[in-house]
Amino acid sequence: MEKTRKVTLADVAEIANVSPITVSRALRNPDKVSPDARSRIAYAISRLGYVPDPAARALASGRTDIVGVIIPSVSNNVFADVMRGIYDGLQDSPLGVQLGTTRYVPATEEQLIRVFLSQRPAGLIVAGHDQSAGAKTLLENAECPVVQIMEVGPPPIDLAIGLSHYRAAYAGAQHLLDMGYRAPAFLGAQMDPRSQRRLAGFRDCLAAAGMGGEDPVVTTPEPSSVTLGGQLFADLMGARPQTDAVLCNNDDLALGVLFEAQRRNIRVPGQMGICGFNDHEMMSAAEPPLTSVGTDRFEMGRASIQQIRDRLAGQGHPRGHAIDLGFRLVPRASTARGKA
Amino acid sequence: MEKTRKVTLADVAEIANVSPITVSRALRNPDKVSPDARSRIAYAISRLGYVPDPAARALASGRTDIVGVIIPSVSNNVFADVMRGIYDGLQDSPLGVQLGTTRYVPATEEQLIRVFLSQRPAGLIVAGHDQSAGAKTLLENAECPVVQIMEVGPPPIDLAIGLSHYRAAYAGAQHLLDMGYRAPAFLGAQMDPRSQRRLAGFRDCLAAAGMGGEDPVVTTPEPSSVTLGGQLFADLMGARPQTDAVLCNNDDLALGVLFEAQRRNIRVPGQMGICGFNDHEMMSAAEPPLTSVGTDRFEMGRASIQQIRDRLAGQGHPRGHAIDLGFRLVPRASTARGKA
DNA sequence: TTGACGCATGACAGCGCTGTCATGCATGAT
DNA sequence: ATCATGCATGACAGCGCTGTCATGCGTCAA
Repeated sequence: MEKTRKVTLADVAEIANVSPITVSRALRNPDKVSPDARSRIAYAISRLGYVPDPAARALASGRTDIVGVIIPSVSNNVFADVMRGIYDGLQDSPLGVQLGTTRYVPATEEQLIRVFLSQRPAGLIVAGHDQSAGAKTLLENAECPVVQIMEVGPPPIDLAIGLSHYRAAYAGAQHLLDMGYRAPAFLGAQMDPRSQRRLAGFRDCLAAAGMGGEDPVVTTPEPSSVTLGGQLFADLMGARPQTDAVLCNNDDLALGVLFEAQRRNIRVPGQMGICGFNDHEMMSAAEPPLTSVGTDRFEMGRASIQQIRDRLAGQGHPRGHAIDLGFRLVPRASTARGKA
Repeated sequence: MEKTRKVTLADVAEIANVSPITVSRALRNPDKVSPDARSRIAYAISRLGYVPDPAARALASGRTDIVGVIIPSVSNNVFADVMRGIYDGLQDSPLGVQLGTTRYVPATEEQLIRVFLSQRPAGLIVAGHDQSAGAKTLLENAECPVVQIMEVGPPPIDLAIGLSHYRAAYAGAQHLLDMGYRAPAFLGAQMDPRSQRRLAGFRDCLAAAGMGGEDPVVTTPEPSSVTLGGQLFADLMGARPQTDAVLCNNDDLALGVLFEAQRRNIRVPGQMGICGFNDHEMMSAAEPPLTSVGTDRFEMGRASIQQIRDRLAGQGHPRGHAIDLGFRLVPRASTARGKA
């Protein structure tokens, strides 16, 4: 009962009556091999159940078909949508994904980038543009496409796909003011750099409206959740009872606010306006439906892979190109004060 | 400006004044190298910024440090929790993850298993136990630990970690009956094999209670969502108005039911009991708080990695071992009829 | 007919690392 | 003093594949 030896290119070549190199070519550049040889090779491959060894290929060619994806955390459901987009974009491509999580620690991110780059990936996708100086240098010198997702703003290292979180939150805050709310507050969890910029957008909008005096903001570094939304809202109402609207850093916070408002018999939108962020599917299904600032997380993932595929095909955008996917304010009943 | 050549083991060896093989050993079995040599090597590595080439290592040793994870879809938020557990379990280990999605297509799953196995992974984690015959054969002959997660039931191929979805749903249905509901229904989306077994548990519970006549079930193959929960509930109430409770295949469906009930002024739990499945964090935060059959997705992921790590360390459970993580019924206001 | 050219194919070496076996040296028992 | 033992280290070959260059053959213009 000895171990079945691995099926190699050479085995296929022997059956197909060609040299190993021709089999290799048939796999990668079929048009450089005669149709006759190609069909014999195809037969041999299926008969033997041959699967190429990616390690050997990587070692010999100095490249892999792996795209490295570096995100802060898999718990954050924003990234779940992004990953969905990534896997969608991967359809019908030979590429695979290797995922790394930084846990919001810059040193971990830098180390992860170093490790991923040492594998000569086909591309690298990193979240945000707040990498450490060392990480930035590594990415600048990378020999593969690098896509910074989630956010656009400063000139990208290579490519960037995202939106301005500052502008999106500004628009959310402006919407609350436009609907007649006079004492809006900001609730934030998981205050990563993008959340910080959302907060800045909120603050600047209020300041522009001449409401810059106090700072009606309740935040926590804890990960966002529905439960936390309720708690933050309770804290807020304790500290600032006159609040008549909340801009939430995240949709699940907004949902938690809605439930807590129901518990306290606070009418939404009459006494309290609620606006979320991201426009997750559940927002339109809630009762009342919840206003949100919509972002296209799926497209961020899908497009980032597409950029990498385009680049590998010798096309695609040049270095320095940023794609702003924008945002869309989706007003719903939760901020329609008149209807209260 | 020529490309900086890759830093190799040999470069480190030269600086440290030892042979390449000793550096290799220092990296993998530090205790087999003298402390003196070890410290010289450590210095050389940090000075050169050396990172081992995993492809070369894989080719030479015939093993990789990659754990293959094969799940149906990344959109399903159940798997998001599992992935979180997996990454948690990976902490302080040299292992990495390669994720593949089957999109619920058995042939894709088999192909994915074949490809992953060809990379000689450190372990393989697959969702469920409904693999095709071909896939099963591949897994049985795999030379690495194989963990089937999500479900326990039939004897595992190697190891299994999960729960009985049949029993969990049976318990949920029984709870509805125990609380005095007399016309419970089942709502299901994304009817994968686990959902089918939950449905079977629901049906058998009703049959055991002498209510097996009709079949109050509304399902759809579409992915689960809050919106869909509302729609399925609307369909259900149209077709079977006497329904007084619903067992939902998934928590987001249950949330959708709650909102739809609110829209229709149906009192929960008085006129309608609602029970979800998985006990996602939001269930306790809802108003009223929603009953659910809790499962430990995080632990499934964490423990599956731990099993693989134990095996690699020469310990761990023997082949054929299954770990039933069970479930816990979490009764909340949404099924507390008396309080209505 | 001849030579230049393009196409399909092949030979060779080597990617960076590790498994296996061999070697040199200090130690302690005889 | 001699030899077996154990430890730290090293030499060698090769994992499976691909980059580079070379080869053989048929085709076409002159």
